[in-house]
Amino acid sequence: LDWSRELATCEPEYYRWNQWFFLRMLKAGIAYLKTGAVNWDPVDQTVLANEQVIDGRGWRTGAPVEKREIPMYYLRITAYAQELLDALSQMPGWPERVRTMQANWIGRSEGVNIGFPYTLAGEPKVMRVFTTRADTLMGVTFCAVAPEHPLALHAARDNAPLRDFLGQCRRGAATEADLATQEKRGMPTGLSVQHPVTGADVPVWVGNYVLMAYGEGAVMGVPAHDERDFEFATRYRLPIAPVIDVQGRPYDATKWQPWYEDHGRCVNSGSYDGLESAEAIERIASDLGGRGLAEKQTTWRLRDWGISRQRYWGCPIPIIHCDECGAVPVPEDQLPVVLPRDLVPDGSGNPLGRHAAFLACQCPACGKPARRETDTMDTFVDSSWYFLRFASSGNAESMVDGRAAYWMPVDQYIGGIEHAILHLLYSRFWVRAMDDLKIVNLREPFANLFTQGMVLNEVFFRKPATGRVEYFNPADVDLKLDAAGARIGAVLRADGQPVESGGVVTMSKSRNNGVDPQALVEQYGADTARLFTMFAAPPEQTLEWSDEGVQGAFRFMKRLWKAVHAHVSAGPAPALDPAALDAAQRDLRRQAHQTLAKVTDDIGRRRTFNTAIASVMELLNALARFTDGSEAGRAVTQEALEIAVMCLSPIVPHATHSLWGALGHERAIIDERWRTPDPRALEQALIEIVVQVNGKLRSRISVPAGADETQMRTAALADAHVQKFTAGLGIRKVIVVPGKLVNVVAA
RNA sequence: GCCCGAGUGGCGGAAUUGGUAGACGCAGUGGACUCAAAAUCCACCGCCCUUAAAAGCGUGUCGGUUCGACUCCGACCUCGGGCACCA
Repeated sequence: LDWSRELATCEPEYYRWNQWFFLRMLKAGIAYLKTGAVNWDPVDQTVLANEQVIDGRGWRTGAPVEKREIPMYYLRITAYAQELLDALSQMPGWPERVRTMQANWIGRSEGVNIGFPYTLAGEPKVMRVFTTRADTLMGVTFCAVAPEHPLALHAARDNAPLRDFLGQCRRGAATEADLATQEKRGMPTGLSVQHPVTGADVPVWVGNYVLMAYGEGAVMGVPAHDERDFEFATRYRLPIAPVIDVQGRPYDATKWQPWYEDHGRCVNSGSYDGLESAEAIERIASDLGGRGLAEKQTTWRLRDWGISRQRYWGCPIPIIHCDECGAVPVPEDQLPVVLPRDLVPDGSGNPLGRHAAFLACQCPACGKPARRETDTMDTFVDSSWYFLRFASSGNAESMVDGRAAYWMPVDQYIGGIEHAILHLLYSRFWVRAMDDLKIVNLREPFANLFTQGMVLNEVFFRKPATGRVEYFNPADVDLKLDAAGARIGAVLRADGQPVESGGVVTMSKSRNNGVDPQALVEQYGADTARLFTMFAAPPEQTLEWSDEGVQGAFRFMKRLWKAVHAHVSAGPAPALDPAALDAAQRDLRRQAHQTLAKVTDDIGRRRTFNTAIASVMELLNALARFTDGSEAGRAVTQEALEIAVMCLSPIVPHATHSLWGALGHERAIIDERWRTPDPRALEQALIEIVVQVNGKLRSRISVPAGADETQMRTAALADAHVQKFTAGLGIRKVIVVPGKLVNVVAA
C-alpha cells in the first residue's frame, strides 16, 4: 500500500481538475448549458433524483413533485453512444450481465423518421415522428405529441381546457415507473396533419404517454399494432385499422393480443400489400425519402448527463453569471473555485445562494460585478476519473501525467452490481472525453471488472391492527425449529411473541434488516469473520445473510492452529526427500500439491474463494488422519501445513502470518512468493476410473495412469460387476474417455 | 411488459470443457471422553423398499438430442435483479 497516493475527492487539490476539465469540455462543446425538465421539490427548492421521488412526492418533504424547466449543464455522453456500445463487445474482462445492462441502457434503436405535412397560418410545415415500425404507416389513425411539444404549446395558446391538461401533465406522476403504469390520457389539439402516403387528414392529440425527450417527442398512432396506441384509441374511440397480417390469425379490435405487435405481411396497405414487414419498411422509407418525408434514423435511449445539482456539498461549477455577458467561464488562472466551509446547510434550498462572499465576483469578460454559479457537480463526476489521479498523485501542475500511461487501464476493478450502469458508464465516457481532448491516451478505464453480489437479509415485522408496521432486526429474532431442524416460526427474543416474515430482500434502514459485521469480528476475530463470509458463497452471487455457519469457520481456524502447533512442538521437521516416501506419504503430498494447484486457480482465475477454502479444509482433514510421526512423515506434514497456510493467507492474513512464523520461517508470509505445485508430486502410478454400463455407474477399477483406450476397455470388460450387468446381452459399443471412464453399451 | 440471472438434501453451497450428483461446511442423530455440561474426537446423515445389497428413484415441470444431461435444445412454472409508456 502506498499511502502517499491517497486522495479525497472533496479536497480542492482534487476537484480543481473537475473544474479545469469541465471548462475544457465546455470549450470543446462536450459540455453545454440547456434548460431541461427536472423533478422539483417546491418546499426544499431543490432538484430531486428519480430515486428520491416516492409516489410522486419528495422523499423528505412529502410535497408533490413538479416537473420544472431549469437551466443545467449537460455532458454530451450521447455523442459517444455508438462507440460506448461498440466497445462493449470487445471487453471480455467484463461480466456479460454488466455489458448487457449497459447495452440496454444505451438502447440503440433503428427506425425511420417520418414527416407528416401540415399548414399553419398559411405556412407549409412538417411534423416529424420516429418509428421502428414504418411498415404500419398505413394503419395510422391519429398522431400524438408530448405535452411539451411545440405543437401542443401552440394549440394551447387559445384553448383553455388544453392548457389545463398540459398543466396537469406537468404536475403529474414524476417517477418513470409511475409514468409507465399511469393511465393513458390525452386531448385533441384541434390540429391535423396529412398522411404522407394517402394525404388523408390525421388528427393530432396530446398524449401523456409521449416522451418529449425521446425521438421527436411525437408518435404516429397505430392502435392496431401498438399496445399503448390501442389503449389510447380505445379510451377515446379513435378508429383501429389492422394493416399487418400475422400468419393469418384473425384480428379482434375489441381485445388486445400481444402478437398484434409481431411482424408479418402488409394488408389494407395499398401498393404495399403483400410485402413482409422488413421489405415494407425499406420501401416506405425510400418512397417517402424521395419527397423528403422519410429518413432512416438511429435513436438512442441514452440521454445526456445532467451534472448540475442545487446542493451545497459538491464541486462548484466554475461559471460566473454576468448581466451583460451571460454565463462566463472562470478563467483557468482563477481555479479552483473553492467551496466555502463556513456555512451550515439548513435543509432548504442551496445555502451557497445565501453566502454573500461566495456569490460576489467580477465578470472575467467585462469586469463588472457579477454573481457566481451556485450549482455544484453531480458526485459521479468525482468518481469518473479518480483512478487516473491515483496514478498521477501529487502533481499540482496537471490533471494526470505520464505515470497514468504506465498504470492504465485498471487491471482489476471491483465493485457492487449497483454500479453496473451509472458509475461504470460515466467513467467510460469521461475517459474517452479526456482522450479526445488529448489529456490521456486511453479509451477504456477498466480492463477487468468483477461485480460482487448483494447481501440480502430476511425482514421481520409486526403489523398491528392500527398504526404503523414495526420492523425488527433479524439479530433480535429467534427462529423456532422442529425436531428435524425445519423452521416452523419466528419470535422476537425480547418478548417471545411471534413476528411475521416479509421475505428476503436487500438490506435497508427502513426495513431494519442490516447486519453489522463488527459483532462477528468482536466475537470471533477478523480472520474468522472473513473466512466465514468468503466461504458462504461465490462472491459474484447474491447472498442471503445468515451467521449460522460461522461456528464452522471458527472450528476450522482452531483446528488449523492446533495442527500447526502440535506439529512444531515436536521440533523442527527434517528436510523432505520426495524420492524416499511410502505410499501414504506420497498420497498426502499429492493431495497437498493438488490443493495448491486448485487454490491457485480458484483465487487467481475463477475467484471462487469458497471452493478454495473447501479444498484446504479437505487437506486439513487428510492431515488429521495422517498420524505418521516418522522423519519422512514429519517432513511431508511440514510441507502440507506450509501449503495449507500459504493457500489461506490471502483470506485469513493475521492467523497465517503467525502460523507461518511458527512453521519456522523468518520472512513474513506476505513477502513470500506464491508457490507452484511440483509436477512430480502430482504424478500417480495407478488411477481409479469409473465404469458404466448403459450410462449407469456399475464399478470402479484401477488402471495404470497412462493406460490407453485398449487397456482401459479390456480392464473394464474383465470386471466382475460389468460382466454381471452385461450377462446375456450383446456388447454394442464401448466408449472410453482416457483417464476418466469407460461406458459399456449393451443390449 | 421487455432484458438478464438463478432453481441441486433440513440449510449455505460443490460438480471448471457433456463423463462418479450432493465436495466442503452448517444443522441433526448415535457414540467416546466427563460426576455433569461445554469444548474436542469418532461414526452416520438425498428419497424409497429391505434383515441386507454396488436394486430402484432423484438436480423446478414436461419433452428432445446423446453411449451418457445439473450441464446442450424447446416449451412452461417459480424466484431474484435490471430497465420500465423509448414509439
